[in-house]
Amino acid sequence: MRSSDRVYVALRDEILDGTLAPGVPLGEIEQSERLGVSRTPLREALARLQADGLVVARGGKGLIVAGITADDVREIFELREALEVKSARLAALRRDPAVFAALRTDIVAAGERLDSEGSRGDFYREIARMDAAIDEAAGSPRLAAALDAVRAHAARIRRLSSADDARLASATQEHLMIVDAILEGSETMAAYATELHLHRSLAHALSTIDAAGATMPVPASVPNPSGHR
Amino acid sequence: MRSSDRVYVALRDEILDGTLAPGVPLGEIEQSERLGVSRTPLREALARLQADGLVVARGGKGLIVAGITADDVREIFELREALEVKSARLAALRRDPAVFAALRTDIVAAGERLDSEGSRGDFYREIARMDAAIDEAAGSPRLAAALDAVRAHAARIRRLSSADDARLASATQEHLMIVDAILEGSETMAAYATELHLHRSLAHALSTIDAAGATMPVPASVPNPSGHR
DNA sequence: CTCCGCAAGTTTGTATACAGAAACGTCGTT
DNA sequence: AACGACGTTTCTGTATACAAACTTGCGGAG
Repeated sequence: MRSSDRVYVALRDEILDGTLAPGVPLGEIEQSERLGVSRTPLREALARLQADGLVVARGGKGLIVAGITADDVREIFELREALEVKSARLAALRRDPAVFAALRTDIVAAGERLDSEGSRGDFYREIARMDAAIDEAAGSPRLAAALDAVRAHAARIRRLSSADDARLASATQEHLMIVDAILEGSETMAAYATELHLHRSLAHALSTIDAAGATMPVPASVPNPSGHR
Repeated sequence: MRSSDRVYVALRDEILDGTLAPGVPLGEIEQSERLGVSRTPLREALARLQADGLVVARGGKGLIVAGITADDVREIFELREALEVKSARLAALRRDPAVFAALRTDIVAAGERLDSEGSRGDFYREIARMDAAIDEAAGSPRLAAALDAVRAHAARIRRLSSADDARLASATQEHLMIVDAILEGSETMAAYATELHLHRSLAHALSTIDAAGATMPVPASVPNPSGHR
């Protein structure tokens, strides 16, 4: 395995789980020393992260971990909706019913375990499996790749908004609606169920983020990117 | 301007206009010498092209210009539809009527000039302006960036299918429908008009490509044993 | 006291050198 | 003559060295 891949995964994970907070400058020398590789593979990893939108260039002067503004949340959900709805539609057309029947059972089970301790990891894993199954059924690696990138941003946003048990229970029902629509082979219902779920997810995210006081701030140490004074 | 940017643009253009045909191997040394840069910026450019899907890795052995199979055409149009429809919807919601009124006039004019010689360049430029105006109105740089990448693939496909005057005249009408829907502010009509246009574009592309004998072949020397990318 | 300018230091961008791995050709053996 | 193994060669991946550009801090002038 190439070390640039390892570095990419390592940095991506750290950005997604918040270890590398928004606004943190990513100096090439500093990071390459920290991760134990030279600048060349590190630069490659940073380029990929920049393409993913997880890292942004501070005009002319270095790279920083991307912040998340309210506008970013809106954009990400708009883009995600376009892709998830399309994926769900295609999955409804091309799915293998057996796969989604099994998936449905697992999601119900994960939903029922939700009150017990430490079950959220299982729940999120089950949702991830469902996403993977939909992508697989949709039969478009390109679409899946685009969704993978945008879901990374969604995961960051979810990390900001605190999920309560009520929201998770509701999310379970919403996911079941999607699975059922795909199971039925109804393109239209799959689209509606997906839109519904994303609409509610966005509403929840916005409300809990606002409740927390503010969206993740733009890098505090970056007073003015445009040079106005 | 960074030389890696120049190299990226140069290679991208050559791939899009067919100078670099599908299946052509892109040796780092050979290309870096041809373009007059060292391997470092060239590698960066290749990495970006690979992320765009215009260049693919031949398992373990170098990079080649991506081919276009029938499945690729389907995938690209599915992805493009998802993004273009969303963009058109958002544009209908957020547009500046004055911009699209002016655009409508220009498209009509370009359409009427279509019979004259050498007017296709103007026509395609007008369409590109319209795409840019929609992206601008949609107000989502992320969506616009995703569309830019997928439109590059669409341009490659269009290069394969020969556009006749009848198709261009029809395309003009289809674009006018989209502009009118956005001008009206009707999200639903903008979505329908966009889907209609893409559906017809795909049908035309598939028919003319099939008529030409075959889709652009996958590099004949690439069995690609494992499905891994 | 403030503002402009210069210089030092740091950082990115590029080039090149080195090492490991894979493919191809050739030679030897059966 | 065919197959296998080994050596050569060329490639990618990584590291490091070099240069240019930008930032930053200090000093002097107004």
